[in-house]
Amino acid sequence: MPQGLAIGDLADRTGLAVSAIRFYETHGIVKPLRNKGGHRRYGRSDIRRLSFVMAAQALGFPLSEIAEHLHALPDHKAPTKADWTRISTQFRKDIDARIAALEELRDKLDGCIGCGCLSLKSCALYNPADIKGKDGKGPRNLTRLPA
Amino acid sequence: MPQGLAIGDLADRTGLAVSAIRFYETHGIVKPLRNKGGHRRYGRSDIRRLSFVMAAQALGFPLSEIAEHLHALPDHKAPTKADWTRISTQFRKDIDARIAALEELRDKLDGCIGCGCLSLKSCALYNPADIKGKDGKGPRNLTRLPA
DNA sequence: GTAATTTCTCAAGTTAACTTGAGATCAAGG
DNA sequence: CCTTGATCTCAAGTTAACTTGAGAAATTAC
Repeated sequence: MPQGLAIGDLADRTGLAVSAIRFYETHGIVKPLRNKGGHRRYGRSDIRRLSFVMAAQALGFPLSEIAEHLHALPDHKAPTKADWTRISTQFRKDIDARIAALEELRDKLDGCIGCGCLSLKSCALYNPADIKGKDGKGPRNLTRLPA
Repeated sequence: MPQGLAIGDLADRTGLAVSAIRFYETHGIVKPLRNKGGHRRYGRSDIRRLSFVMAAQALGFPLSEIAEHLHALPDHKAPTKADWTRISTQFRKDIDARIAALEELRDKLDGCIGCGCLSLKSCALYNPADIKGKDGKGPRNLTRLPA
């Protein structure tokens, strides 16, 4: 009766690559224990952790932020219902904000379709202030909508 | 009376870096003409082109797809109202799809908050099939929600 | 007409998020 | 017990989207 899941099992359960799971570990997203031989052993709750990561990534959140969210969960004990509820609630807020931003853009675009983008002054797409996205070096992560 | 905008002017107008605009050129997003001295000269419509790029990027679309959209516009002639309307309309569809995907995820998450993620079988976050995102080498661009 | 900007090209560096490969060890089935 | 498959570590490669730097030529400003 092996203690916990092997990394390959976790990969199968989540659909992630084994290499990705190890990579996430270097970013503090999962913190598996080790067995006698040095192999990683995961708890069942890690499946949910990684599923959460995948969902958040699909929304465009960077790993660093996801990791922060997850810091609210206990490392090796199974998280309580309250733990997950707290995180899920915050996540929901982020989703709502994102939906709101998209709807705003959509509404502006509606005006744009009407005008055919020919009246520059009033065109939403023309106004760069609406889409600020410079705040770091390297590739700007524009996947996150302006708050 | 200089013919067209210099790259620096375009940078000022759009808020993009000069280097970024040159980079976009290598990806076929803008195709400036050259003056006697070999300097790039842009048309006014390139402001809108680039603004469109920024908006689409904020939504998480990869440059390659944005470039494809823009191929529907004429290279050196000012686009007609019909040209832009076609693109804007398509863009709007993409936004709607994205909003729908987010709303679906939000609804699932609502159920998840209720259950505290403790009943694995029925938890939306637990079901990896909901979030498929493997289709290439290199970093998986998970910024795009599943269609 | 000269100094200060801008722009040009091209190569190389950067960040995020992983993957791939090499060489070695651990684990599990027959 | 032995072989096959899973893991381990660590370094290096990959993609997207840009930025930075170097050296040179074109523009603009005074």
